[in-house]
Amino acid sequence: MANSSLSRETLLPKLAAHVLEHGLGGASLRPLAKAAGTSDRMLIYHFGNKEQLVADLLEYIAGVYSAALDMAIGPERPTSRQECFERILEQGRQRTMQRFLVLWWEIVAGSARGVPGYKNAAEQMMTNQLAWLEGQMPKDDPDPAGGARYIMTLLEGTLMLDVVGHGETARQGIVAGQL
Amino acid sequence: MANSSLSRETLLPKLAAHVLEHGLGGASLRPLAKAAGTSDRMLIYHFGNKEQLVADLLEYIAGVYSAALDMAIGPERPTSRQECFERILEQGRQRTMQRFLVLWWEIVAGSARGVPGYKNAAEQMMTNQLAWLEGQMPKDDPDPAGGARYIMTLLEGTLMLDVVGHGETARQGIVAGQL
DNA sequence: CTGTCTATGTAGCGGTTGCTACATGCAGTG
DNA sequence: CACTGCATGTAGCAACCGCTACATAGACAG
Repeated sequence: MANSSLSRETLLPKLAAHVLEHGLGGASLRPLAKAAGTSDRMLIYHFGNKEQLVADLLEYIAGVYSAALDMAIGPERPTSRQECFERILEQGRQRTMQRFLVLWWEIVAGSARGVPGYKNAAEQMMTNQLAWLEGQMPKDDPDPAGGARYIMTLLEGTLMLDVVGHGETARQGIVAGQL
Repeated sequence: MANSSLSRETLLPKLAAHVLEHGLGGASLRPLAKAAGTSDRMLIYHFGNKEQLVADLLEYIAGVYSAALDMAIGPERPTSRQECFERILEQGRQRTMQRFLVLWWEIVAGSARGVPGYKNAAEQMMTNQLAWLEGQMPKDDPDPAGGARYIMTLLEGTLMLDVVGHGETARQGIVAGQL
């Protein structure tokens, strides 16, 4: 079991970094391999084929995303749903999260199109985010589970509108809906 | 100006049909041309290059989408925001709209990634949808503009969660948020 | 030492990509 | 008729795609 210096496990972080930078769908073996310091020949050797590589990569990225969320838990909890919503939204605008978001929309698109592996990864990431969000809800919230789901729905809608240049539309909507 | 049988205008509907079926990013000239009854040679001839073809296609599809929305205006207006939301959501689950939705997520992803032309098309489609939605608001709504934006944010969040297998999450969120 | 297995490099295959060079027919114009 | 310009077919190019065949070097077992 003592693997050499280049195994699936040592390859995945570098592959993930490349994919976060350049996208998942357009990634082809040769650039991917170059980014990981190996050859396309070895990627196929380690992962079997490209589809399996993408599946493993998605699973790995989902794990990284969860870990990032875990680390993002601040000590103080928000005191209202409104504050909770805004705090998370602001966090999503940070540069490190932006790269995740760009990839996220690609995963959503693949999920909708039925590309193998995408929907599972998306669902897992969403489930983790939901659990994390529940832990972020105000302590005195009467219905943390429902509130988290409500905030998540608004949050994802806002992020999507943001991407297509309608961030202001979402902001006005949140005001009108009084969260 | 009397064009022959195959011009940009006559080509675009067939190209759009193919793209709605098979996706936009993965579409390459030869299958596209075959679907439109011509050759890759002629697609380049008419559109200049592929990037321009995609841009024109996106613009055309945005127009078709708007027209579809216009036709979807029923005679009766909903009597509450809740009913408005649910009626539109139900409409989005119809088969014809599903193909639009799959393409929509691809456009959102391209928009996030910065692919040329995608963001403009997405913004235009969203603007049209917003205007349409305002016209769908209950007559006695105290703030139709704000309400439409609120519903749209919830709607897009719900559609996204739907795609990644978390439709139930959104549904529970809407209940908890009391719309 | 000899065989076996794993990891890796080199080279290339058949296919697809966007795009182009070239020839040609056909419509209109003088 | 000759000329011009648009529309189109045929053929192909260089680059890239995922993937594979083959050789080989090293580690380890007997």
